[in-house]
This record gives sequence, structure tokens and C-alpha cells, in this order.
Amino acid sequence: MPNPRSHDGPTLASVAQRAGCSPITVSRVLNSPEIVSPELRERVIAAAAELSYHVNVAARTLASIRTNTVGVILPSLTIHIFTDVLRGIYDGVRDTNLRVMLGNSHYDQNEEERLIREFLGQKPAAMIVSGIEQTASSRRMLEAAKCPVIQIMDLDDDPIECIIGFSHFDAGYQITRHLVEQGYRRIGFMAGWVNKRSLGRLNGWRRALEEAGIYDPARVLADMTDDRLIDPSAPDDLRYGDPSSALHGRMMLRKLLAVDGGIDAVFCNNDIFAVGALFEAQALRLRVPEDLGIAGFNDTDLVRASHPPLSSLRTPRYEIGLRAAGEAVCRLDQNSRTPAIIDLGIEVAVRTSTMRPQASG
Amino acid sequence: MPNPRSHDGPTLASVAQRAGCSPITVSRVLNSPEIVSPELRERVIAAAAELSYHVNVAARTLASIRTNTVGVILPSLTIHIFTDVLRGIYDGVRDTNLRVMLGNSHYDQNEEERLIREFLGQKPAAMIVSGIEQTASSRRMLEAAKCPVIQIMDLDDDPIECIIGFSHFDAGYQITRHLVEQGYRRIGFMAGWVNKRSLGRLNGWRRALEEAGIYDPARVLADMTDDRLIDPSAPDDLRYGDPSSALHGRMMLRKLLAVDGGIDAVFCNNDIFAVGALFEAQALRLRVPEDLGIAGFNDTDLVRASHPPLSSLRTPRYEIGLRAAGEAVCRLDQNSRTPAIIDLGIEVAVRTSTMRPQASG
DNA sequence: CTGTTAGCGCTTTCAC
DNA sequence: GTGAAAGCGCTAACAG
Repeated sequence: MPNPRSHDGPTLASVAQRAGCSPITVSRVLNSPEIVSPELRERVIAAAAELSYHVNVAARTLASIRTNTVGVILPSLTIHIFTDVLRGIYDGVRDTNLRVMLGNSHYDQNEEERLIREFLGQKPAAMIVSGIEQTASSRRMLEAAKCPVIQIMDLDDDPIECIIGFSHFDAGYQITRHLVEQGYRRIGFMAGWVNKRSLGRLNGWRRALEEAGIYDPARVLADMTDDRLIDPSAPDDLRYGDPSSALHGRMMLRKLLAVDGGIDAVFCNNDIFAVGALFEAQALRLRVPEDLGIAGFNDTDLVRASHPPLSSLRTPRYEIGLRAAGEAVCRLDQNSRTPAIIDLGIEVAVRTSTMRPQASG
Repeated sequence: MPNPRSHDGPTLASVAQRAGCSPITVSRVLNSPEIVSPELRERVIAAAAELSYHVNVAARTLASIRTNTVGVILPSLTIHIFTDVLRGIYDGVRDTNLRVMLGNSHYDQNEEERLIREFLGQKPAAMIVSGIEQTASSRRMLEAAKCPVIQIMDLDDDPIECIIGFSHFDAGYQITRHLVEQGYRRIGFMAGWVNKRSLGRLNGWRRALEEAGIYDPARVLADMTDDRLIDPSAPDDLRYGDPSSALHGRMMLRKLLAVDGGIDAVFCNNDIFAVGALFEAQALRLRVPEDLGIAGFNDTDLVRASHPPLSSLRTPRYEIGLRAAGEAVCRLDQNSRTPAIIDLGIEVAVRTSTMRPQASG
């Protein structure tokens, strides 16, 4: 007489019965096959296959101390930078027994805190969170968590445990240095709204200009937190979905030129803005790179294909995801929680859009 | 003496003890508050808050028949069309007790089958899968599944249960009709590689041209399955990550023009291709829309910002995700498995890139 | 409306 | 190398 609460599939016990052993042996074959005698092991594997047995994850989780779920919390599921990271994470756990539990914080620290609390409640195998801007309470929870915690996309002296990313300051500095070396002198910066990481880039931009003695604070367009609504006629999901829009880039270039018509180059906080700026330059009949140098950020596919191709700063997005998953796996294996700061580096990708004909600056 | 196997947090029992009632009452407050007397309920809620109690999902899952996890399997986590869908799904379950378990099939039906098997093994509350091209075995499993199954992104006479999408044939037909009405006569089609849905668009394109008596099979560039490698110098993750690249779009326009230099308009299988085609047209000094009309597909932010703005076909990606989640919730609530074919419709977004000056065709 | 009883399927601990 | 017993935290069923 079957129990109505029972799920229908085969259980450990039924496999055991068929293999002629006890349930615990089946469990061992599943979890540490090497400690079971080869002969018995084969029998169990055969029995499991015949029944097409599949573990009940909930039961396993309940009975064991730890789950095999890694919690991943990202600020956006649409912005290409994070979709690349996510792909890396998924690829990184592909051949392990780990699962991904994904949360979208919508760039909201309180939402992030809520998700962290919820995920931690499920005793994840590891946690991967984005950036270092967690609320105090989030940080406390993460520090108290009894699992590896990986922060990504940034670098910090004082990570919760392990942080994997690159220096946004260096990134901003290097791409701006490149512009300076090309002879551009009135170099603007455009960002939609500025989080900790964008601010790092902005500071790098500023430093490079200060060193060259050509810094002018008027040439920055950032912190437009209230200005994220970009196209009133757009459908809601597009209007609010992604604060990094090409239209926004066009608008910002226009504003920048209104402030200083003599701006000769612009560093855009992401490639989409840069492409927007390029389109605006075309509309204004500004020649790129002669009249205006344009540099993007992230080095996505788009900027390699534009006309002219845009210089950008290559960021190791996919690698960060992959490595984050790898670190989680490795920390789990070794049961270590060694602090680590992993800099995956960056690279300036120089293309036509910033190759200024060598007239005098 | 604490049990070493026990997880540290408070349990139902501890909340019950504090509230001075039995565990099952606490469980009821959590699951169907309305059947508990207000007074007791308040006490329980207070006790739970004081202990900062959080349910153990594994235990709940094990003890109940069904989980609150909806399995979502998407062919890509980077292509914008699916990231929009995913965002819709996440938003759709936001205020429910449902969780998302996400799988990436990498456009591989066998991988999809593997994921379906794995997810189904966990008795999900519902399944959301993309398209109607599942393997026979996948289809069988899904039909046998005792949970709502939602297919998305397409329409089909014979869905497993519920399908939410739009007609790709109509989409291709309508945008091509628009081009014909604008007076374009030699209209090409470009697609990187063709799945069932792209093929629908292609057939719509073909039909519209046949009706106008201007169909020429030479003007299609598709099924380039072996040609997805677009930029040998690109880093691996970018090279293989996303088959929809702007560079690919540039290359395809060039090929199309090589086949027929007189092509006067092109329908691109996605907006990224369309932007690539636009850049290539600029490089070739073709005027858009005078010399070449360009239409994209999906109506993403990018094509509204280009110069000139590109016509495209608006697809309800976000809405599909939202609705899929909604249907799952509703089917769960009503315990119904009524077949449904839900067409969320499309719309031609007409912009400058296809507004042909009214000379004679 | 509330409580009692009995598991859900697995793994841990400790014997053998 | 293998097994027996116990229990993870919760909820279904039924009783009161």
C-alpha cells in the first residue's frame, strides 16, 4: 500500500533491495564509491541504472550538513557584463556536483541583503556576490556564514574572504593614459550613474588627466541617478530595465559638448554608451577619431564591429565567473577559507576610434 | 546537548516552544495563516521574528509533495532575448514563494534533455522551457511530469500543455511587408544559423516576397552553422559565447552584396546583426535608407539609438517571461493543466532606416 | 481552530 | 568493508 505522501520514483531503499544490500551502501556508492568493494559497487550501480534512480536532493540536503548549492547574487541579469560573469560561473560548475541558485538584486542593496539572508538560510555550499558595497548587515551575515564567500568584479584590501576582479582605478587610468598619449587634451568622462566601481574608473580617469595637467572637472558627466529614464516612449521593461542604454550615451555626449564644445575625446563608462556616443558623433558630423576620440569599457563584441571600431578596455568578465566558481570548488575541496585577492587584470584594446592623426595636440 | 548534525538556526519546534503552541501551528501560520486564530498567529509571528527564524527549505520539500522551485531551461544566458525573458520570469515570481532553478542548455538539445531529467528529478513546482524543439525523450518526460509545463518563445498547435510566444512567421512576414510597402524590391535576409524560430521568420520573409512577386532565393544568408566563428583574434569566451555578433552582421551584409550587388534592403535576424549591417553600410558609403533599407529584429534599445535609427520588430520578450511565471503560478493555484496557446503579439517599429524616399521602386 | 502521530529519503554515528 | 539505528526539520492525515 503506497504512502500517498511519498514521491513516486525509486528510493535508495529500493535500489538497495534490488542490489541486495543495505541503503547505506547505496549511499556510499553515490558519495564515496572508493570505499565500497568493486563487486558490490557494480551491483549497486547496475541496480540504480535499471531503476533509473535519481537522488532526492531535498532528503540529501536535510540529512547532511551542507548542500551542493552555490548562491549567486548579481545586480542585473541583463547587463552584458553580468551575463558574461554568469556564463562563466555556470561553465565553472558544469562538471561538478554543484548547482547554482541565482538572485537578482536589481542594484538594490536592501534587496541584496534580503537575498543573502534567504540564501544563507539554505546553508549554501558557497556564496558568490558582486562588489564590495554590501550593507553592514549583509557583510556581517556573510562573515558569519560557514561557507566560502567569493566577492567578484572588484578588488579590495579587506575582502570578506576571497575577492576576484580587477582594479577599476587602473582601468580608468590606463585607457585615459592611452587617450593622452594619442594627443587628446580635452578628455571627457561619461557615466550614467556611478556605483563604487564606476567611481574607481572615474578616479583613474581623473588621475591620468591630473598627471598630464589637463584635468577639468567640468568634463565629467556622472551620478545622474535621477536621470535614468531615457526614452519616455519606450515600453516599461526597456525603459527601466537597463540603465546602460545607447540612447543615454547619445544624450550624454550631447550634454558634454554643450558644457564644453571643445572636448576632443571621451571615455565612456561602458561600450553601449560608447556606441551611442559614436552614433551621436555621426549625427553631429564629427569625425572619429579626428574630431573626437571615443573609448568604451568592457571590450564587448559590438565595439569591434563598429565603424570605426572603438577602442575599449578589455575586462575579464567571463574569467571572473569561471574563476569564482573554481575558487568555490577548490575551497570546498580543501575546506580552506584562506583570504585571497585575485587580480585578473585588464588590457587596453586600441582601435581606430582613438588613433589620432599625429598633428600637434 | 546539541546534536552535531543539526544546523544551528532556530527550528519550527523552537518557535513553537517560544510561542507556547505546537510545531504544526507554526507551520500553519507560515503556510496558511488564515486558518489560525489571529491571536495565536500574532504570537507565532512575534516568536519567529524574535528568533529570526527561517524555514528550512529542504525539510519542507522533503515533507511536502511538491517543491516551490520552478525549473527554467534557456538556450543561452547571454543573448539579450533570453536575458529579457529571464528578467521577466524573475519579476514574475518575485512576490510569490516560488524560486527559480536555472539551466543553460547552450542551444544543445541533449544538454537540454540532461537538464530536464535532472530538474524533473527534483519534482519542480513547474517547468519553463524554451521552444518546441525538444528531443522525443525530453518531450516524453515533460508530458509525464506532474507539474505545469510552459513552453515559451514560439507558438505551436500541439504544445505539451501551455505555450507562450508569438508567431515567428508573422513576424518575418510583417517586417518584410513593411519593406515591400516602402518600395524596396531586392530584399535580402540574413541569419547566422537557423533554428526552428529563425526558420519561421525566414519563411515569413519568403512569403511576403512571393506575394509581391519579388522572391529570389539567392538573397538569403542563413544556416551558416559552420560559420559561427567570427573573429579569430577574439578571446575564446567572446568567440564562442554569442553567435549573434555585430561583426557577423557586417560580414553577412558583405557576402549578400557579393551575391547580388543590387540588393536594396535587408531584414536581419536580430538587432545586433542589423547594427553590424549598418556599420558595414557606413563603411561602404551606402546611404541608409536611400541605398539600403535595414530592418532588425527584437527592437532592442540599440536600434532606437543608432544613426539612423533602425526599424525593427518588437517582440514581447520580457512579457513572455512575466506571463510564463504568471501561468505557472496560476496553474499551481488552480491545480489546472488546461492546454493553452498564448500569442503575445508583435509590432513593427518603423524608423528612419526603412523610410525610403518615395521614388519609384 | 489546534494537537498528535508518523513519516518524507537520506546520511551520520557507531558497531561489527 | 558493511550494517543498524537514529534523526535532519518539516508537513499530511486524522482526531479532538
